[in-house]
Amino acid sequence: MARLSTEPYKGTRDWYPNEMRLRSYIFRTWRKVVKSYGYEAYDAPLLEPLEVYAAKSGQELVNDQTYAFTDRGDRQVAIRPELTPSVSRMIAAKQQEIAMPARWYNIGQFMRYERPQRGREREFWQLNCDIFGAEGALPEAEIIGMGAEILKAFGARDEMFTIKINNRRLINSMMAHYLELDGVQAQLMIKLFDKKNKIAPEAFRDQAIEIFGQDGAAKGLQKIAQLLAARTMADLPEVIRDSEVVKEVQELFTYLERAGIKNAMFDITLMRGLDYYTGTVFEFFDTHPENNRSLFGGGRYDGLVGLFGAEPVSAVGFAPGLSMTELFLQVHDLVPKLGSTTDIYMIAIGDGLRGAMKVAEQFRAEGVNVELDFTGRKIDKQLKTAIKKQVDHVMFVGEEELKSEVYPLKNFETGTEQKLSLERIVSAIRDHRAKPTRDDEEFTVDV
RNA sequence: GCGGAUGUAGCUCAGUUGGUUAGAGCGCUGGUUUGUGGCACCGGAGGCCGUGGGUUCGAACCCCAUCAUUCGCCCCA
Repeated sequence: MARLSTEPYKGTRDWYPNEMRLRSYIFRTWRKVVKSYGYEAYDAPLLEPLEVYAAKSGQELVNDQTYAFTDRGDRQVAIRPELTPSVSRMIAAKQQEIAMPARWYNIGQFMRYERPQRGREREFWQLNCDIFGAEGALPEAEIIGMGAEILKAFGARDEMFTIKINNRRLINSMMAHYLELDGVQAQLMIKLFDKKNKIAPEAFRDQAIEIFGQDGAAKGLQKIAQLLAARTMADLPEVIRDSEVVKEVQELFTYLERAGIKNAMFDITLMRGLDYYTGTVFEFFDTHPENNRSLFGGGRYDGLVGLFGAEPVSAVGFAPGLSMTELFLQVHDLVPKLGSTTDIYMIAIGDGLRGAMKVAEQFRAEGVNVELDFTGRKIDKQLKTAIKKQVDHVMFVGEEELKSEVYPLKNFETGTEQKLSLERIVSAIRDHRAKPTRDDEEFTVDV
């Protein structure tokens, strides 16, 4: 029989304890920030009826990029490729009894059948954070502000990222009234704007001409040039500037300024491909030259909850991903040293094993995590094991210690060793734990 | 779905006018007289060179196919 491969399934990763430490650190940092704004955890099923996604995202996307199958009851289901439809369904189902505005978050796992590449995998994790039932620019400012707070909680500084902001209604108005495009042309132009930074200026111009058609091309290009030159709202052509939407955008920027956010800018070319956005759209970009890409984005989507036959409920949300966050932390050198969840690696010496087991129990009763090495190997081997596991403290228990009830506690970080009583060791461990780099949360369990 | 790059030890890689038992560093493991790691020294294990064909007296090396990884395009909920 052929040997089985040890490689994980395409587009997925194995999470060894070492990798889990970084993931846990990212999750708990997300959690800490959103909880501080009053967001509460929720969760949804891993599987949804396929049509939930089809209704929202279009048939092609669903066919090509979901893990879909027919269950034994002949139902078409899909592994969730995103959470927005699920949470919209949940809100719609109980909208009468949910306290609005509802601030909800989830950290979850998703799958999309895609070609893996840098920062994109088939199996991925992301934070979903939404506020339902709140109109106007305040919830938008809150969500964008939280995005910035999250990056700062990882140690990012303002110059490491920028926030681009645009508004869907402004885009529509621009396409229809300023550029004077019909529906089909507008769709094409939105796509073109969306990839403007990815293609050569000549290619952009040629494709724009194609959309305008021969007659309107010259005038159209001139108008686009004027749009692209706009750095603030004031630079926009009058037709657009006078619209009601502009006031909303300006209001949002005012709130952001008050919140101390300095790196937000208006960008008329920011599109966010999705159809369901109805107002503000935004996207966070990494400024690092080696990772010059979108980190995450979001916006207002007021129509989705209404798809489930309920009254429309306004919604603003965003979704940072794990992989992108990892890349961001790596290129900016923001990954902290992360140790084990184990507090003490206990080494039994001589005939001390039986006693060590008892002592370990005493520590555990105090909430200290103790791993007992019962192998009876030489001391240096046991020490090496402790180091390899990245446990910060090692403790020796032999007959002498059991008699005196004073144990040598070695701290690998400082290289020091002290003889301490059980109580003193417990308090030393508690002090040590207060450090933020310690991995103290497991997996995705959300409490 | 399309294009480029790369597959040699656990990891990072060396290894050409195709020639006998395939190498290094790190890691792993045993020891330097068993109550203290990181250093040093001495030993050891571990590879049918991604896989399958072909060319050749002879292939890690050349050719074809295939799979995988990776970067990009499309797409990105």
